[in-house]
Amino acid sequence: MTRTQNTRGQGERLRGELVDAAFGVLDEQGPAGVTLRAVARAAGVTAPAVYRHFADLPALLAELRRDTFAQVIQVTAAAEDGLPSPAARLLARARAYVELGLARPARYALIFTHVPGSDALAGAALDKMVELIAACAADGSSASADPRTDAVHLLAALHGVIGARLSAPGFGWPPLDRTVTEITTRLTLLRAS
Amino acid sequence: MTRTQNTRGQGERLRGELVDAAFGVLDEQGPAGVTLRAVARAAGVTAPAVYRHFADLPALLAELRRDTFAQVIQVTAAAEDGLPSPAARLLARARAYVELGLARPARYALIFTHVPGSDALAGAALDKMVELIAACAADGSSASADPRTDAVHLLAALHGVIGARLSAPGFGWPPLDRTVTEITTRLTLLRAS
DNA sequence: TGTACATCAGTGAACGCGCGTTCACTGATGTAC
DNA sequence: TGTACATCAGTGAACGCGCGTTCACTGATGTAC
Repeated sequence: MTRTQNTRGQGERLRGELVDAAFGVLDEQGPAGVTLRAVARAAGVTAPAVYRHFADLPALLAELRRDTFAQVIQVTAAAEDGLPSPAARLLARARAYVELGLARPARYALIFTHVPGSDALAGAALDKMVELIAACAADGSSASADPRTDAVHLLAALHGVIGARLSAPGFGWPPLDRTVTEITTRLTLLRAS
Repeated sequence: MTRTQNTRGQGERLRGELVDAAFGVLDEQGPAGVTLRAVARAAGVTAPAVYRHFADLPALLAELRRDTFAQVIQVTAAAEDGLPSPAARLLARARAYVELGLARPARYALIFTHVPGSDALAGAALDKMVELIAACAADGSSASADPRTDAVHLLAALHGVIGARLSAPGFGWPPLDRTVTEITTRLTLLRAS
């Protein structure tokens, strides 16, 4: 826990360290473990030092939420990269979304603790899905007549898959890939092709 | 807050009052608000009095969880009562489940905080769904080839609908009835009939 | 019928804990003259 | 080139709070003789 104080002008560095430390605490202790003191402790700093960079604990949590949202956007976008058909991209995106939620449960749960400002990001994630389903409808791989509603239902369902699996890890779940493929295929009316 | 002490032999009455008070706190303050002291306060009793009836706070929470589970079982069973076809019963059950979750968010969330013992009850809820889907497959109203997997997917998806709606109440959700009907129909391969 | 006693259903005070937040401070580093 | 000073990045002690839990107790009620 020896930490040399940042030299003048480098004060902003602690901000990043606090965010990293907070993510560490979040992943290990869950959302309830993310207290101001715990974060300061994990960053190797005393509690009042946090106030230099964040107005209070909610402000820090809001930053974690925004960062996580950005990660989700980025990872799901990367997952569909290079895939030829919209149907393949849709399935890849759905899989990436669920896998991310299962891999980082606490972060995933955090972004669903509602806060103004993340709405815009959530909307962006939804829009991507809508576009893909519309593209599938256009090229005949989906029979969707209402891509937006189907996308909303799909995202809600995938959200449920993540939540259910996390809350009952011991249950004999079907293979994840089958679950995601089947739910996505059926809710967006993908054709067997 | 005047409360006359129960007379001898009536000590068990406080137990029920504590459970009622705890549900009240749960509904009003959310799961995090359910502290031993808050429950005692709501019941008009001092904190140590709780220990006469519950070993500790987790024991009280476990009771709330079991009670809530029983309510879910009972309400969803009642919803399908008197309906003729298995398809109608399936849809009614799905609707009742989602409506219950939305009406009592904190209780609903509580039963998904995993605890040994509620597994059996969860299994019972699932089995009912499996039976209904199998019945639909048998009478030709569903094309399901694997009722158990379809039931798991359906429950997970409905769970997601509840969670998503609760975490973003301001979003422009499609009408609830449409959502439930469409998700249920598609995931269990119900025919238009 | 009266009285001593046991039991029951709680109370009230106290404990140690971690929390968010405040305040005055310290010590290193850059800057002005 | 030297020195006084301002600033920056944090520290350390303290606060009041609600929490779970413990302990000795109190006062009403039933029971035994």
